[in-house]
Amino acid sequence: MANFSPEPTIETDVLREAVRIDGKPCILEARQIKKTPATIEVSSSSGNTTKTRELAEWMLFIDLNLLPFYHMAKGHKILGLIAKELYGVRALRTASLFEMMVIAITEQQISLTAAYRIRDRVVQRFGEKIDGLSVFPTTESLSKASERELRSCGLSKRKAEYIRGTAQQVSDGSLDVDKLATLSDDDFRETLIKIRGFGPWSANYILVRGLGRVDCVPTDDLAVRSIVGKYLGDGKRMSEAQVLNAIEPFAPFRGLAVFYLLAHDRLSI
DNA sequence: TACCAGGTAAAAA
DNA sequence: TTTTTACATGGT
Repeated sequence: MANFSPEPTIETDVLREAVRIDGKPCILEARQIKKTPATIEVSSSSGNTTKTRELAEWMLFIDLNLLPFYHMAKGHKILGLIAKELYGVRALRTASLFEMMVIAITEQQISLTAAYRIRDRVVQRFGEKIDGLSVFPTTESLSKASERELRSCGLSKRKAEYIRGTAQQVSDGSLDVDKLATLSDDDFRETLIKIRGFGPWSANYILVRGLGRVDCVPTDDLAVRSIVGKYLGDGKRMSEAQVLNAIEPFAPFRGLAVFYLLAHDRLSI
């Protein structure tokens, strides 16, 4: 299965990424050797094999049981075929919630290709390098970044403020991301939206991509509205209400279902 | 060249 | 309260 560079969060059975374990940058390598239930082989340059495995299993979403999703998909003409074709594919998650929050901010409004370039510059500039790769920057390094430095990576003035503000809140303890990650979908949305820089789109995007909440969908997302229209509608981009209606049969796996549509679309070009 | 792209906060009405 | 606007980069 392909890994789509520079976006590492699409379906893959191999992962190689610079991560931080016990505060120390290291290279994490993982390979999936069985699809359902998922089994992986893991190694890292960190000495901590337990934490290495925990992190790899989190990022590769190993605890997700795909079988109930496939059982549901079988009853649907289009999704059933796609699920069969992409059997075993699972969405990857970022190493941390903070990382996903920063990614969400960078991806607001602009095209993904533009967002990837900007993110890459931020990671190159503020993340520690190891073996040719860069670890995602720490909250401390981004909290200390000047607005000018962040803007020089291509971020707007607003986005620079959002990222720095978020990093500062996490860094000084006023925002507890570990606690945030344990909240229910609804409580997470309610809490996150109070933080400057995060709206409804970001809340749902982070839930499904960063935390693996498989029923969450940013229904106001342009790409989601287009892909659902393409596969489940008349080919044209849907309204948010039309998307909600069209994906209703996929509950409680609506987010995973939309992920499969997006993944199928990319793979079939 | 102009416009759109996986939004959001703040200004204006 | 609701509507409109500014914003950054990259592709077409």
